[in-house]
Amino acid sequence: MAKRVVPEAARRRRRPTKQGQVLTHAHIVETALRMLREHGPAGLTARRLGLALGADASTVYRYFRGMDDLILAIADELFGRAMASFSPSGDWQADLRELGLRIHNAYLAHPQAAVLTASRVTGRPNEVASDETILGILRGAGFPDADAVRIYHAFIDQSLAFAILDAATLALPKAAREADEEVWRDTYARLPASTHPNIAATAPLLVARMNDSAYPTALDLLLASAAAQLAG
Amino acid sequence: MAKRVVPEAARRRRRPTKQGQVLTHAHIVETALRMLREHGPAGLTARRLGLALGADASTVYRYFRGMDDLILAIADELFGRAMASFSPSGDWQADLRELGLRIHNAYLAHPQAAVLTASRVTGRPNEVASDETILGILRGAGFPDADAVRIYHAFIDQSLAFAILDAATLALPKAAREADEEVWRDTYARLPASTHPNIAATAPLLVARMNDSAYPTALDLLLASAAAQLAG
DNA sequence: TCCCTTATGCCAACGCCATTGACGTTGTTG
DNA sequence: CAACAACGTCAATGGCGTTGGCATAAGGGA
Repeated sequence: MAKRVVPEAARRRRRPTKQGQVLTHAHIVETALRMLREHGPAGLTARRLGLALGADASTVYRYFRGMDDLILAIADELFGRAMASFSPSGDWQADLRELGLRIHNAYLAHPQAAVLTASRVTGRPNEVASDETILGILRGAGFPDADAVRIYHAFIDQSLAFAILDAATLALPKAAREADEEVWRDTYARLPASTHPNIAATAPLLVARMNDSAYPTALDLLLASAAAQLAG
Repeated sequence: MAKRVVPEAARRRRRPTKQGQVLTHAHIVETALRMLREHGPAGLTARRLGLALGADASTVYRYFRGMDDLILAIADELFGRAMASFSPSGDWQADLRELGLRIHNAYLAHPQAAVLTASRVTGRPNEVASDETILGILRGAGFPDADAVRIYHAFIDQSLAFAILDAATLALPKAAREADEEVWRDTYARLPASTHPNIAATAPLLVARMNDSAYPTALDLLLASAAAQLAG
């Protein structure tokens, strides 16, 4: 099977699409993000992406090995946006907090992408750069290498997983959110207080879940705990 | 459109499949879980499920509205297993810890299901029962209702989200894990130490990510923080 | 300037998927 | 024993990702 996908750097020749568009990896990722925003995770398909690009669906395969490859590229793009123009201040807690919030925000801006990429490890440049930066911050803070790794895994990995999952659940399309909420209300409303004495407290829980991000709180908590490990 | 799906309670008549199987919701969910374990998330399709059941694919639609409905049923089944025969001891921190670990374990046993259900809210009986139980524990511990809700959202929701995500990432099929690891090693090995001075520390990070669950640590941390809120 | 190579876009097709409506059949109820 | 409704199956629909073959245009070499 001949390789159909050529790395970005080697590309020199470009032919415009029948509709005059000139394609690039970046343009395709951008378009895919727009489609995700407008039509949800299920709305991103090769055919529709081709249509949105003014190209044939199969053209996408000249740029990405397949839809999964594209999805990982999207994830890495968001990491890249989060890391863009970040420079450490020297205060490691503040720096890690800043990075966590940046990643959270990047995914909040594209929650549909969060749904697709949660629990994925891309190994792509921007994610690697993020790992590199965070490890550097931890080591710069005085953690021995082994501790830096342990703390990264125990706290930072979790924090980032939270951030992405939080975005996925918090910012679903409004229609779905309301549908979910309706399901919940119906379900809870039917339950007799005799068997479910705590049902009354769930209404504000629903509201909180729909509207408040718990991530910043958890981030601070995890960072404080990491700091305690350094002190101890 | 006539409703094709009848609630479990109303079912009375059963006809065996051409191959002699008698179907139930429980049996279908069980079979789906087995398929997930054996063939991964993408291996669970209506057709293959029908085949595994010794029935036509469309038969599944007599029991579930669609594949998504089935997936939510799977999620609720795992919640049910986690909550099975749980009874609070009266020590609220120990009880919440126990519940967190139970849910974590239930999803660890079916990581493929975790991949499918992460970031979903089912509103189904077992999940509702879990909410009910947890709220009861918090209120029983002396938290006013508003605090119970806030703590639930800030700590418990995150803990459970991470339990599921942790299962999803930690226990992927071995092949995929090794593939991922290989990708990572390749990626990192290529990076010059000049631009990535912390690369050396990533090898143990990979090992930790692949093998160690960070969830119990995070769970304790979140619970300790909740306890501090009660004291303060 | 012209040609040749090759990346690229397009077309058509494959096999898979979820889902549905119609139909026959079976178990249950009265 | 008759009528009904639930159930399983069949066949079909429209969509999906993906691929091989083909036409074509861009860029380099002469």
